Amino acid sequence: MVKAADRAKNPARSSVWLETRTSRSGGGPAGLDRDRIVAAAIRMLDEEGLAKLSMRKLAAELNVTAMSLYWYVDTKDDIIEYAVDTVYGEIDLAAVDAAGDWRDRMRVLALDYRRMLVRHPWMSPCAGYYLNIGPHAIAVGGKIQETIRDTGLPMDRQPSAMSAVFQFVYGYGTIQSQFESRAAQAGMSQNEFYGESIKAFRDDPQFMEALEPMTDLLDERASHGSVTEIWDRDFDYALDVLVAGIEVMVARESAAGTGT
Amino acid sequence: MVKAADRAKNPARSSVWLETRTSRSGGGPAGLDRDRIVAAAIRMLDEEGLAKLSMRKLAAELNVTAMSLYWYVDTKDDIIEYAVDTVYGEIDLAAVDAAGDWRDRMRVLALDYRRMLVRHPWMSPCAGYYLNIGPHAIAVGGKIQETIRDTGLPMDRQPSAMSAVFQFVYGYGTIQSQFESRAAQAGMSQNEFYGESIKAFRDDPQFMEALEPMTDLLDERASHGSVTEIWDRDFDYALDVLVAGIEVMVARESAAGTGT
DNA sequence: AGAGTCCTTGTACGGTGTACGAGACCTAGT
DNA sequence: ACTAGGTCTCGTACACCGTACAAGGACTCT
Repeated sequence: MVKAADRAKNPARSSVWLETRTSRSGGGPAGLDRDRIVAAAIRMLDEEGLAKLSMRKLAAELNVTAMSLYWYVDTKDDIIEYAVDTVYGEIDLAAVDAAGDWRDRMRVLALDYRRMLVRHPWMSPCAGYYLNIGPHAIAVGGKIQETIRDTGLPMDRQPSAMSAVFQFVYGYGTIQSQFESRAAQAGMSQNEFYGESIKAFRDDPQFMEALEPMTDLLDERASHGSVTEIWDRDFDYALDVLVAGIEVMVARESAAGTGT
Repeated sequence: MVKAADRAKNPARSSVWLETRTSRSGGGPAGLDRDRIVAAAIRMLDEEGLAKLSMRKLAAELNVTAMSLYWYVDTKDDIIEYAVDTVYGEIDLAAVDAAGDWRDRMRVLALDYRRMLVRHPWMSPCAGYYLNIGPHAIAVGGKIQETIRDTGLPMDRQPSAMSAVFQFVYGYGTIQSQFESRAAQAGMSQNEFYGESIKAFRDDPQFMEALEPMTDLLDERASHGSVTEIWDRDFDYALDVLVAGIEVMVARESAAGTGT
């Protein structure tokens, strides 16, 4: 029989989800449970960040020794992979179905996806690192696919359009959550942090050279409202661009299909 | 006077680039040098990945003790931040200028950016984690901005369009490099790895349910050519979508500008 | 009472980033 | 020539990390 530890040591093992899963539900004295472990991990990740999470601290949070966790999980990485998938589950897929046409549904999904990434700043690096093939991530993927299908694009173009939209959302969510958590870490409001960054740039001639064409814009933005509003407004407009682009491509494909 | 170590310990310190930099060029017996350290770090990161890089191993590579590195650098994180910026420097900005209109320039830049991310699989998580405000990253940002400016979009819309394009490139590069390095780690070709993943899905009823609408497509793709070609083709088409979207928005904005 | 299964723990190993202080070298000033 | 100070390297040490291993407690079944 292959032991759990051996499986985990296999360098070709790409994901927890590609293993035959054992439930190991917790009838033990500590009332432990993989769900409870993952939930605690998520809480700690949200509060302290990815770098600060350790098995010992996580165990302490659950009033247990570090090694107890290994009964439910093969490695620390597995906990994080479970956490990632659990957080994918926070995206409200029912709300997507409730929305109108594909444009609305895509918007609702994109907004909720981004909100999720920003709410959990550790998610972006993790989601970029692991194969996201847990049940919740797959469900989100399926919903994205469903949404794109209704655009009317030919099937072999749909994955490409999916990428255009949701890789953008991922990238955007990444830098936004990055920015926000840096600001929080520095103990500043987002507006303050933005202002300080601009000021630091302005003092450095090297930056000014490369960014010269941008400075007017940066100033204008700094004085123009809260940073949060700018994030929202830019995101919205980018989605407009994507919707418009898809519409054009649909028209083109159908024109090509009918022989011009 | 503020010592280097104290600066590094400051929790509000957001980036190496926001500090007054001391050059510390290496006239020492070991011929060390910050550039040499960073170059070695990049080589090791490319070969072994982010998780395997340690100060001791990096130092050994340079025939030096771990602590020697700290003369040139405050923390390990700083080395990585320098490495990230150095790799941004690999993007060929001159080639962008040589290309034709904004569509071509945007394409050239996007392709090279993606190539860079795929060539250095550790880049995506790192670029997502650090503020990318080193000189090379800023230069790339400036070039992106220059490119987008020529679309004719009003200035306050340009950052949004920049996001749409280059956050997409970042996201796309992230999953592609992720996929490729997983395949390599598993000792398979990309086609083999793709096939194995599909097979694993097919054996799991839970996956099949969520992905049911996609399976035909996945099969079609698996039989349709090399995975590498698919990556390229999808990326290209997504850029088409983005270009088309920007063109539409330009037309709309100018229509609105002239009062319809 | 004994055996077996499930869960938790203590201990220990080899690794990590890096603080601190002691040197080795070189260069400048007297 | 001799010293002083700056520049660079190293050895040691600390606290912490992920986790292998084996021993134990609790509970169930026979």
